[in-house]
Amino acid sequence: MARKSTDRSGRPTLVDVAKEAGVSAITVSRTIRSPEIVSAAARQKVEAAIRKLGYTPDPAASALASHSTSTIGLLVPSLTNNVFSDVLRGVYDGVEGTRYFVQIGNYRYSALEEEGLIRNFLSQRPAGLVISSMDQTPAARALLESAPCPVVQIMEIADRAVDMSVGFDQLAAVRAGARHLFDCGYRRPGFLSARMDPRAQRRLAAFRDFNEAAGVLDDRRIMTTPQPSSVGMGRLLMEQLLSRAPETDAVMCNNDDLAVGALMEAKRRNIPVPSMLGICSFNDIEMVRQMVPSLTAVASPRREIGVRAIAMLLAEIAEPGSVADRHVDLGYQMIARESTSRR
Amino acid sequence: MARKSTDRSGRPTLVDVAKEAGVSAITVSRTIRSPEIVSAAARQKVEAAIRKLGYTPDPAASALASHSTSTIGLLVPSLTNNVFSDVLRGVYDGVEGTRYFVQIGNYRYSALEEEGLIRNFLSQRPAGLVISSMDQTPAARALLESAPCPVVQIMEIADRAVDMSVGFDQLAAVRAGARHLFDCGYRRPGFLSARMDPRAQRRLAAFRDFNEAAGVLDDRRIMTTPQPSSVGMGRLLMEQLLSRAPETDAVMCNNDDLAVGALMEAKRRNIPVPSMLGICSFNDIEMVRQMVPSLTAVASPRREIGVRAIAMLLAEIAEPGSVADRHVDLGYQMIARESTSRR
DNA sequence: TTGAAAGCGCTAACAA
DNA sequence: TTGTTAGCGCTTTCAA
Repeated sequence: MARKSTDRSGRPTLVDVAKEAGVSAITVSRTIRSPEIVSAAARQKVEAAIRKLGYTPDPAASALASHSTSTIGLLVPSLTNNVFSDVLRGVYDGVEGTRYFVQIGNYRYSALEEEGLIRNFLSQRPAGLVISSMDQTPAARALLESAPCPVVQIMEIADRAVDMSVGFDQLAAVRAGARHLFDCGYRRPGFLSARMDPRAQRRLAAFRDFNEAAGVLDDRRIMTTPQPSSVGMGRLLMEQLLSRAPETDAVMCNNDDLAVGALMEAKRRNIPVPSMLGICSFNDIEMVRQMVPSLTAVASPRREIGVRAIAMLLAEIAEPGSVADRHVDLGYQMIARESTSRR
Repeated sequence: MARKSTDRSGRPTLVDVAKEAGVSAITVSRTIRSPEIVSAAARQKVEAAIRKLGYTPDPAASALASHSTSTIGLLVPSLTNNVFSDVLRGVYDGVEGTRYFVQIGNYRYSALEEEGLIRNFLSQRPAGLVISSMDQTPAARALLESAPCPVVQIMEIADRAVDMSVGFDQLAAVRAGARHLFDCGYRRPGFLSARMDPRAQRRLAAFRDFNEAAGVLDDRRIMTTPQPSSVGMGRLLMEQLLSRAPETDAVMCNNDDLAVGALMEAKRRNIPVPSMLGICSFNDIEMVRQMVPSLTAVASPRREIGVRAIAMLLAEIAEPGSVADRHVDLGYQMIARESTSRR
């Protein structure tokens, strides 16, 4: 008997705090969650007791009783991709100082794994979900549509978002890059892309469309691979491109890694950039502008996407339906640097 | 009344499954957690019922009743640092397919924030903890020492680890780099380091010790900054180094970003690498070997550290005290490439 | 503004 | 091998 409260693991409970403060357990609970509805006198007694006992709430008990946790689930397709490490940073900056935690799920560019992770997250009663794709399986979409928590889809702007979304117009961004190459006078542009997930496919399509309209499309200059993106892959694709289409005078790279690789391969072959070869990158991680020559890039607002996604989620958690702008376009930037400045 | 089970959110509970299968709740619980101790007949009925109802266990209830979760806490000092993104990848590869989840805490190179995160994680009854540093506050150390779960400290090998550790000998690794520069004939080596956390300080000390013994130390050639590491910072430090000590004929960089930056700065100034300037990097992320010229580096087993840390944790969770090698040295590799090959 | 009672959905401990 | 009983530590009613 008497194995009530302060016994197991010596950790104090709400009841211990209540006894110490001479109030009921629920008053302690309220003092923690919404201090404003508790009288100042009670609050002070409770706060003193909490401090004295070193009380920390048990999130499991809270989750069980309230049917919700402080966990925000974040689904990303990859952990190695630099793009997502910036988004991640934004997300963590966004939850900093709040009572929320982020749990990352990596679905490795597999829609099926993504579906499993969504199911899994949902069973944990998350406070909210951030999802990096628009291309779920029908089952996954159905799960999200009936999710008991807010959901933000990130990276793209799209009408097909389930609940909220924040990103930028990926296709317009690619077109801006293609147009930039054209405007710089390059007339035999190529395209390099790894990891051909649906988003990469769409970007390639946008590149083709623009160049076709401009009368400079040649599919021989489009080099892709399903393998992951890396600097080494950029070198390899560049090498293949140049052997297949030696006339190529510019490349649009679907990713910063590839662009750096393309630059290195050009350097190895003593092909002068930008005079003989123009290079335009996509995303614009820090290293890109430090290259010599510095690389022109279409910059994506990766960190901001993360920060904003969390802000939207938190607002919606605090007051469901309160977020007015449910689909936010953060824009992109065309940043011209040395790698395309022929004039 | 009758608001028992399948009502709130329509989600089925253990009791629903038990009724459907015609067994007791605890039998369902056992079927899920340790199927081998349940009769085949019961197991099949339960499994069918689970499938029929689409039952998913509630982790909060489980955590409350059992006093432990499936969460593995991972504390990292930074999310931008490439080094940790590889460790992260290893960690996620390690938990892949297990019932465990990873929750990342970013303490931003602050021992105080780290202490707060440890406290926070511990209040969530984690299954295990992975910590990226050896330099906790005394309070944080005390928390870890009395943690009710296994703890693995990663990156370094050190006798002062609280419970288990996996990493490599950081000081020997730096000495290997310094020796390599010396062996290549460089006699006026410099050192570049950003983010002077305790680990970076120790590596710098190792560099000084080696060069002092070799008779080639000059503190004017040591350039450091408390700011974060980046390619741009590498360029800046290199620039400062060259203007302060123009005689410098080699640099050991405390981080891959810095080494790439140093290479770019050399390129901009038309300083030939490796003939006039040798460069040795530390960690060896993919991009390093794709540079032109390729960069010599001391390679750290980052992904392996993550994988191994999880393996040790899981083994220890499954059977406390079962991990025999509690302090694992995964070694480093000195990889000579073009950036130091003068001969 | 405060409290009492009744669970949330699961598992530990014991008994059969 | 299976079941019964009694909570885990909190929050949700509802009442005062």
